[in-house]
Amino acid sequence: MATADLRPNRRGERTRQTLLDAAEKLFAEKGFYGVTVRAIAREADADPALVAYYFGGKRELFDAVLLRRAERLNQIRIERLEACEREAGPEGPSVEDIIAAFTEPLLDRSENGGPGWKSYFALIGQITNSPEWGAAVMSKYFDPIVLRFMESLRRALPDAPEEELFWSYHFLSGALVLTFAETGRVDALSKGLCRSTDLAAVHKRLPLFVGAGFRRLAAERPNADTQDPEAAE
Amino acid sequence: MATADLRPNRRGERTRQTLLDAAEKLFAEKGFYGVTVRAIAREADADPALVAYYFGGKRELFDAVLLRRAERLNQIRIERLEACEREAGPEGPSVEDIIAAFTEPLLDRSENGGPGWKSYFALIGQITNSPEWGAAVMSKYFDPIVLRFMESLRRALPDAPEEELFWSYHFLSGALVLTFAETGRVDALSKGLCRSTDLAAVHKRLPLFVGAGFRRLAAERPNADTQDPEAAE
DNA sequence: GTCTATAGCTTGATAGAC
DNA sequence: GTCTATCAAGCTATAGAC
Repeated sequence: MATADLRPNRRGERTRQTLLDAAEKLFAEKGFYGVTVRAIAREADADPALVAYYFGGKRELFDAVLLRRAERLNQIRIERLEACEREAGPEGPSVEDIIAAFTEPLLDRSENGGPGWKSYFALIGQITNSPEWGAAVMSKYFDPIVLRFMESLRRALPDAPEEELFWSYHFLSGALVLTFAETGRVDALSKGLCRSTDLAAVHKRLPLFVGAGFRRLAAERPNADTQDPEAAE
Repeated sequence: MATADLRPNRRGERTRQTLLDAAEKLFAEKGFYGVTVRAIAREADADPALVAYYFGGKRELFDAVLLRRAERLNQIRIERLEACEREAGPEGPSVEDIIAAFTEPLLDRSENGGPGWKSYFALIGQITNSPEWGAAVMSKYFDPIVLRFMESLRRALPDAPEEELFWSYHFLSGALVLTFAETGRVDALSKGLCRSTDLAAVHKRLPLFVGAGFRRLAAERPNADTQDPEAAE
């Protein structure tokens, strides 16, 4: 099969990317079903028929949007994680260091990568919490990197039961993807004191917050749930 | 204006509730745009025209779905929070107690309230992370109860800077609503060791995890960000 | 590679019979 | 209260001109 010509100034490749950009933006705002092929084409200043030409259909365009940045992102993240481990002393990086290595590339791309990355993460935030796409899509693109990260955490918390690590990651994941969504909820709630666009604020706090949570759950005895369950609740 | 007759066996009220149930289930699965009025009517075994008759239109039906349980839920939550404060010693409830009082009614309704409640929370999970509805809808229904909860936390952590409390709540909120979504992601990631339907597991861990996070951020000096920002990151 | 034109459905909403 | 019938609009997808 012929290799695709990805030179961005090739006429077709440019159009293809423009469609991806438009789709990324609109899917992030209103989800898969909230956007029409026509709206995407209008946003991209292209013809609706080109969606079929380049991607096959709407669903395939959606997949292409997700795939485009996932590869680059996972590459950045694995490098960041390895650097973190390399720079740590012989006892390895701390929980907080590992979490920062996990979240920082995402928050950094969202903040400094331009509007495309911002939309991409907002889309990830929606998909993660969707019963329809949540498990399949996220596992497909991100399970390998997450498991790599879990390995590192296992070394930093050698006494932590496995389940506690997975539940801790679950909580981390929820906190992180709500941040991506940048809905403005925290702005309204705090009457402007906190702004959901202020990713630097999250970057400063999330590793500390989540690190403390990991440590707390890691301190649980493995069989704590076999002890007499108290009446309360 | 005439008061609505809400006796559930009145012919019309029964139909209305059936439509709400069907809409709740389908909206939770595929979001607002992923569901058609016809699909809802089919699920409810009712006529599509009745959506307009009872609610005015699709959007109003969506709002009615959200409103229906929000009122009862907030009532349960305020009672639970007040009980928690009443039962605490003179120094007031701990952070963990307050967080348990905040999350327990939700996890309890999702687990023991039947499929309607389960769908409701899954829908909340999606809406929370949606740029389109996230701020407006959630603030409308839940800001008062959250602010009441924040008040209690402020007493438990008197030295905590306000921003730290709001960001901590943001992280809690993210962890909680991802739990509601029950996407099965943690099941795949942990190869079955953890199940996203196991809300008891979350109920046991979330207050500890989040409590530790609150305490960690509360310990930050208010002006920690005015100190020399290190080169790294 | 891009566009026009259009096929073939489905959509949300409503008018009006019962 | 419920249903049938139907509307205008919008949908995805595609065949084929350029």
